Amino acid sequence: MRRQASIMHLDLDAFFASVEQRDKPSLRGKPVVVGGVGQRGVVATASYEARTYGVHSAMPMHEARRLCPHAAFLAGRLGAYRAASRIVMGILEDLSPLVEPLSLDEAFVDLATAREPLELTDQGVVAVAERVKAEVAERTGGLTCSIGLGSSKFIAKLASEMDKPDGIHLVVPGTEVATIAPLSVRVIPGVGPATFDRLARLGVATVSDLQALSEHELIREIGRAHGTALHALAFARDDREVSPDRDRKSISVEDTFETDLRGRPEMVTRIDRDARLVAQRMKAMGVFARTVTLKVRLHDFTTWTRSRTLEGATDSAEVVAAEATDLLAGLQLDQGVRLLGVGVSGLTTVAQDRLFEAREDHEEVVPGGVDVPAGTSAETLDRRVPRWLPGADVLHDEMGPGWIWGTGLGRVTVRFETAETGPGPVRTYALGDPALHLV
DNA sequence: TCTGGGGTCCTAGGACCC
DNA sequence: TCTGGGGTCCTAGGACCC
Repeated sequence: MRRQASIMHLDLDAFFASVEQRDKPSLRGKPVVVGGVGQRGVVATASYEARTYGVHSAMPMHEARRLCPHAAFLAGRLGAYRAASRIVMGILEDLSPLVEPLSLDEAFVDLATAREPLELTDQGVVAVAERVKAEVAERTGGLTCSIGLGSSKFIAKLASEMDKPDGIHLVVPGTEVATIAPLSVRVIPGVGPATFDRLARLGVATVSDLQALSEHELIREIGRAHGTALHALAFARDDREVSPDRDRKSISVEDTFETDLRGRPEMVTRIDRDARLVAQRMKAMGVFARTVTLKVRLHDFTTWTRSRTLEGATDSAEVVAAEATDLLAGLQLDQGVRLLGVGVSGLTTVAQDRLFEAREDHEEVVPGGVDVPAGTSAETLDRRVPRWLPGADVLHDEMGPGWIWGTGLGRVTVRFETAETGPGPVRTYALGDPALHLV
């Protein structure tokens, strides 16, 4: 544990929804829900206005519609989120070389390694946070964020949740244990629903309850790694470093279908497509993989994974697809399949199977591949095929830029406005109108 | 009309080797 | 022809995070 609050955690407030409200003036101050707009979609981000109706992330979309039917339900625009994220990460990187993005909207910064020496006093770090917030707002067109400051990652992250949205919170060094003691054990990273239940059965509800357990007891109850980590965090002991570039361990693509798949041929088609997307990303990153994993979710939500490790590493879509298809062959799928996924792991930067492969790469390598930090929920929204989904950007030959308000009955309704215009007019067109283009 | 998609890390058992 | 540990690799599943 450091003696100064030299770790900063930044969290953009209701990120996806805020970007939408920035670019769609008619939605400012209104409930906005970004997520999967299909039958089986879930909420990625809800604006604070929508949260007052009980809408929150990971909630099934149909439930969000029930709770807040008048909200705007948007499919999301990954490109816009990525652009805003890049600006924010750039601001942080100007501050310190040690920036660890956790997703598009979150990052740790080590202020002790700042490029310009900083005054790491309580007032000093708060002043830095104020500067960062001002710069984020200015350079992103008004996005707000919450900043936490503390002596470790755990404490800094906790701090950022304590004054949200649009806040700065410092946990004064020396007060960490007193700060966390009365809180629920759920605030400790790594305590999810399952661990929470197990701890509850031991009579543990708060962090101070947890402190009363010996490390030995904890390990016996929840396992070696988890027990050791939790015992340390209960006393705010956390010496994890801010680490900017962590190597990616796996790449995967998966899809939940609007209706369950029943025919094997169609499943194989989906696997081929997913394998191609995985191979594209491998090629863009210059990596090869030794292990191929197939993921299958059945109608009743039973989830299976089947994996196979190859002799040598590959980046070939055909090889990945063939292995995944082979793994599918051994499964009982009569009840129907709601999800299929293809993943690779055991990544290396050298190919080992190339000598043995028939060397014909008739795959198109897509230039400028994806570059999304690990763990982001944004991939959900990325299929890189422009589609007429609610929220998508369009351009009309006469009306100029706008966004899709809704589609149906062969028509598309567009609102013409941008971040700069203020609320704009609504027009409806036939789908396929030559004057209207997806951007 | 329940329950996304992209990740990370851990555990446990079996195979295999020394 | 009984019984060792220790280590590594692989597979499957589960918890957790954003």
